[in-house]
Amino acid sequence: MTRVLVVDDEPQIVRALVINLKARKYEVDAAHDGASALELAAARHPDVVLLDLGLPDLDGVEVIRGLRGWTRVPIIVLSARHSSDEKVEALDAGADDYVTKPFGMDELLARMRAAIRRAEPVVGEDESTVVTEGFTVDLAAKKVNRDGADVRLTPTEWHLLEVLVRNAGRLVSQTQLLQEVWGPAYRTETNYLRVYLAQLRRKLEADPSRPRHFITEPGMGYRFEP
Amino acid sequence: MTRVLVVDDEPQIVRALVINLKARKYEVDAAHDGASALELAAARHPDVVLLDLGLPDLDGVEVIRGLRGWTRVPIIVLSARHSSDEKVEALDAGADDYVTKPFGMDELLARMRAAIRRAEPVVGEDESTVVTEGFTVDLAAKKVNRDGADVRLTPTEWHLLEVLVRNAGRLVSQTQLLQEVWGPAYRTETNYLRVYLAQLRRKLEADPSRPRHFITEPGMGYRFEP
DNA sequence: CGGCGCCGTCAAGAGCTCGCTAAGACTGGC
DNA sequence: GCCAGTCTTAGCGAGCTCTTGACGGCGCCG
Repeated sequence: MTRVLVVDDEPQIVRALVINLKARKYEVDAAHDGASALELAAARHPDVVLLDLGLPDLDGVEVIRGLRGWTRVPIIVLSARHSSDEKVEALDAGADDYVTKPFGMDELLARMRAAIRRAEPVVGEDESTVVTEGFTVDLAAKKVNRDGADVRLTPTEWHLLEVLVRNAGRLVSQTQLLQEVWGPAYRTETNYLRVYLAQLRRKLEADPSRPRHFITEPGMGYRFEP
Repeated sequence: MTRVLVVDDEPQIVRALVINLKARKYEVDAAHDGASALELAAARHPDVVLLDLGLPDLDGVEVIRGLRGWTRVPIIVLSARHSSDEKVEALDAGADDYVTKPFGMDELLARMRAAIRRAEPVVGEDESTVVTEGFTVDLAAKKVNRDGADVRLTPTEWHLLEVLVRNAGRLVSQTQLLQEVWGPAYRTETNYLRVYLAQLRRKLEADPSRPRHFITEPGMGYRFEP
């Protein structure tokens, strides 16, 4: 499911956007200021960001720079200001598109689709394969190879593996894993993690009872070691 | 040097754009109708296309489709029409941005920079024919050959095949396939995929019940293996 | 030493997705 | 207005995945 981060300080606009997006089967997060926008973007990894420029705490352009520091997620700026300078500044700071209010929902959705479509292939081109002694993970092709043969993973297994591999070497908390793979409502279902970690280890570890790559940090979370 | 293709049938607009772009050290080609636009794009491989929708010969959307058949070059549409439908249609056909006339040159340049910046990490590829043990796909000629004879595909079958072949080896999600072949409104009609994948397999696989090239990844999508 | 929390393992039913088929709706050409 | 080819839609069985609960082992702490 495609995830959208809506950033705007006017509640009624946020509400309108959220309702429209959810009706079209997007998953939506909302932030009402720049700080929480950056936080949410880091936590949820949205596929596209809709950003209002007139935020109470940070200048909108600062938010763009903050995001561009670590991600290429498409950013579509929503703004009431028509001034050409504003547009140029936002676009050069790293925004992908600039829509002036008031805008038609159809147009915004089309621009979102265009932005997401463009971003898709890019996702796959940044160091997309991870290699360990026992197996190889190709994030772009969504393939796992072990001893020359492809390993079949179920969607949930793959999703879990993806999150761990993207954070290779780092500890990922149980809450974070559950939230990314199963969604915010499952943050306490640690059962799932135990079951699926076991399956991943069975499929990928040389000795599943002695994991070398999928390491448990008791009481904290899991870590993938290349 | 960055190369720009300007497509517009009004000479004075073309002249204004050409002068402005050349002053900023862009290399500029110009076309005044759709046919020569497609020709020039193929011959010169521009880094970005500025496309007016009101052309004398082809509909602008046709030009977009023509380009998208073989390239991902950024396309910025310039149009005097403000209608939301036009924008949606152009964007969904594959345009990257839509600017309504009259526009500020600064803004257009900023949007060009944004479009080019996004396109940068493109890795060169132009393999227009793909060969497998059982059959051959010629993307440029839109032909499929099997055992020496051409295979007839319906438009929808071809479109689906094209998307899969373009992403050879990579997994393509159901949502992505539906969106590319049938359009954004059909993202949940997984029925269509099942029907058309079956037809493709029947026409191209040696043993349709045991596909070797059109592989299903349950719950995730489909993958074409050369 | 005993209790408690956390983790790994197993198994089974529910629920979903896929492949397949076939018939109706639609389109463009004649 | 008819016809052939194409697209849309529906329903079914088979197979697989997800979910869920229960149990035992291990280490930590009182």
